[in-house]
Amino acid sequence: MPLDKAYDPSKYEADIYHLWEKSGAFTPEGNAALRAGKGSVEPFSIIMPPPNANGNLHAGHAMYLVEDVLARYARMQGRPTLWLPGADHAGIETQVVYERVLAAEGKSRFDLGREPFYDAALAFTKQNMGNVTTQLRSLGFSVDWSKFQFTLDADILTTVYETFRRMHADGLIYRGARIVNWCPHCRSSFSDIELKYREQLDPLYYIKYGPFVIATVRPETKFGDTAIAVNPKDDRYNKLIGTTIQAEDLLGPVKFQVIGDDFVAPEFGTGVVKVTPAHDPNDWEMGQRHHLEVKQVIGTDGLLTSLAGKYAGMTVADARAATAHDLQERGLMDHVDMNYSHSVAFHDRCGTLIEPLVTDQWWLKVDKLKKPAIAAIQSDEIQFYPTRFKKQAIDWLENLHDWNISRQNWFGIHIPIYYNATTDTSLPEYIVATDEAEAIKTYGPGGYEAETDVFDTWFSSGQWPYATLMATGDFDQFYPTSVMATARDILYLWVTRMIMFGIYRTGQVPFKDVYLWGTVNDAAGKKMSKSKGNVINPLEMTSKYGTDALRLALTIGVTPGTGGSLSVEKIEGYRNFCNKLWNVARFIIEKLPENYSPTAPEPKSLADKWILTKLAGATKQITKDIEGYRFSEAGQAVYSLLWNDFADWYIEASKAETNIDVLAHCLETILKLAHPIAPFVTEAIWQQMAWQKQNLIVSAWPETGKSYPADAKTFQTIIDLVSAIRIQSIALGLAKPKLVHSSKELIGENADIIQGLAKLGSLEYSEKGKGLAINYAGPNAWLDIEKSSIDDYKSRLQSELAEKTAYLEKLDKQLANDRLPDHIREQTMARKAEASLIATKLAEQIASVG
RNA sequence: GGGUAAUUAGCUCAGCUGGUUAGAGCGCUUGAUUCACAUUCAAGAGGUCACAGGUUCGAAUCCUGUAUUACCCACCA
Repeated sequence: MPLDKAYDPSKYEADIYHLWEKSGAFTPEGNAALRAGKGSVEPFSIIMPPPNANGNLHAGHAMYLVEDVLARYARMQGRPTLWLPGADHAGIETQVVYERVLAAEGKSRFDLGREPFYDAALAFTKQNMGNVTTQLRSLGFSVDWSKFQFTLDADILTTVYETFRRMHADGLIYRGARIVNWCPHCRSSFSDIELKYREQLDPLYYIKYGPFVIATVRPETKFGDTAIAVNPKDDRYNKLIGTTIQAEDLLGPVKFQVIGDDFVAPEFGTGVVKVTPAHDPNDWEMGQRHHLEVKQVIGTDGLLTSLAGKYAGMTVADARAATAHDLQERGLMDHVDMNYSHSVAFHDRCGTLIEPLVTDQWWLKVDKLKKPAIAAIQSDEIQFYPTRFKKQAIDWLENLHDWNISRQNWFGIHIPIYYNATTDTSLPEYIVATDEAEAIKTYGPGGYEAETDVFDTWFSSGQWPYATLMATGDFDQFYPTSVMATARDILYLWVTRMIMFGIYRTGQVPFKDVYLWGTVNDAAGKKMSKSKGNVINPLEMTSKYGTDALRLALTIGVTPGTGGSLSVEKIEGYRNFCNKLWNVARFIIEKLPENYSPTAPEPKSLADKWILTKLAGATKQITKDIEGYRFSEAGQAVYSLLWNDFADWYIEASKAETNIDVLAHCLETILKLAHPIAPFVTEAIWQQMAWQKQNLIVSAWPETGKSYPADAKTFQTIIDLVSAIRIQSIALGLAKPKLVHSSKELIGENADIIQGLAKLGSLEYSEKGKGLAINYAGPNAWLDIEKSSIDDYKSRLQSELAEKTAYLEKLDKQLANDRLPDHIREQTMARKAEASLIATKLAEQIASVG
């Protein structure tokens, strides 16, 4: 069946993916044939960063192609290869999304209650999960679907609970009241890295407190003030340290102790600070240092508590306006600065203003966990690509404080704790237990109360590499994994945590390499965002231009660690590349006899040797590039091998002199080299090669073949000759000119090829030249044209000669340097020889024109 | 405030350990259509490699400083 004139991805992709999956190629055993007789081969494994089960894949997820490239490459090398997929329940994110669904029905999570809400959100998530997996398939990802894991699967939970149990037994877990970042909407605490800061303008109120004037943006928290602080070095106030001041306030007279603390900056505001330990992280610290009372005036619902007197029940915003107004009215407001700009924390998932609050939380001591993690990174047991992230990871870990692992949202993994609900105080206050049966053993039926808090998402996902492999039974063979490839913005949130957990739980690092990519930007290099309207939907692109086109666009021109920029034009360009590959294949396949079976390619012509040399060089380079995570270079090498070398020169030359074995061999090798990046079009073509017995996906990665440097160089001279003829005939407007030459060997023997490539009318051998000399570094050749037309060309010849002369001077200057290393000298000499040959020809030609 | 990176053609970007007459794709200009591909072919224009110093026989590449941009972290009564 003849191939279509153009490659239509939509016609092939689904079938090919199905073919791969059905063949078992995605499983570690799928490429077993490649290992036959190879002895022990090192396994290769990657755990996919689990995408949100409720979401849609965006351009960032398309970067998983990096993992696919590595997996496909490893597979073709015969390594038992496991790329394990999964999906994340994405606790708070899903909760926010599902609450919106409920809101559309006019309900809130409180209408359902905790357990029913969890069940409904879980069902909702599982229902959506198929969407994400379909999308992962459409990107061509060669994951082992039989190993798919979901973060709430029972086996995963077992491992997460066991880790918690061990940490508790090791004394790493404790419960304590601390100031945390509280989201009043989610009614949960969050870690610092889950916040987003925004710069905003707020009034800065200068309020009177007895003898002091104090600057604050938050007058509504004043009912929680338990001290006044000044800097001990501030001579204006330091004599008051230790005294108690009396002040008029909104709810009547108040008394405050004056404390001295270095935190206070004398130059800011008035140099006096009101201390509210319950609602400000810095004040909390000061409160700890000075043993101050903690008075909570804002509740977990975001409303003021009864301590706020008549302001109780107001929202923070309302209370701020009311207190400011009343302070003004009572003459307690000194003045207001309306131009005060500061940054304010919001919850990154729901966008609600964060309230610092003191609540009871579960904490993980990190000191013992971070030390071996830092050591593993420091010693390069784990290597970062690019390397600069090594330092960032270490810095972050070094500054890491105890981690608040509890959250109060409803959709998450419950912390396996049961509290004593009996009156028997001899029983432990709480126990670690994963089910009620265990609690009953300690407290008796009904004598316990389950913890309602859930784990921070990253507490469980930090265990993903070993939790998944333990669940699938692949731990022994595939842990530690080969590489973790993910977005650089979760370096701190996820990567560092996986390292800590991995070493704690398994005694080994979870992965040997970390490869990080940046955010995918738009065509102008700007971040994609819905509000800017510059978002490129990867699935739209794959259905329009083919998956391979998108994958190539995200590979070539994208450097590790930085975000590439993606545009429709770029994708279009690589769609064209796929089509080029398709047509090259079409040309070759149509040339082959019906029952072609390949034999080892026997190079006959210079062109054969040239392309085999190019092929060998590219194979070597692409192999090295993939192994060094230089995917852009690998992609570029494939691109130019196919287009600039194979299609532009070899195939054109083959029209004059055909060696079908070399053609078939080159095509086969190029398909293999391109396959990890562009799997579909390469497999689609491969399937058209009747003699192939297995699928491309499990074919052997090419060995670097034989090179013929001398012959390749000779053919390069032919290429130079052809290029020079083209340039000169275009400049002179010649159609099918005649070439006169004095080289029986090089030009005479390759006359057909040269004639075809350079579109010559004819070639003629002659000892003596005539017409216009071809301007290249090779045997003499001339375009047979009238002397008068050369006259017009003279000025161009002169400028070219001037250019060559300048170049030669530059080379001479370099050669005059006696400290020049030998290999550079050699190189420079060769360049000089070439340039002076051309210069001589030019000079002679100019002289002959007169 | 601290850190990390970037600054190369009109645009988006390569350029790994210093030695190429500085590259690619897109865009632009000119020409080409029986003979795999117009999703094509041939050719062309276009760059003081941000700036200033320094190291070196030699710097887009290494060092220092400056400017601009982006991102990350911390803090902001």
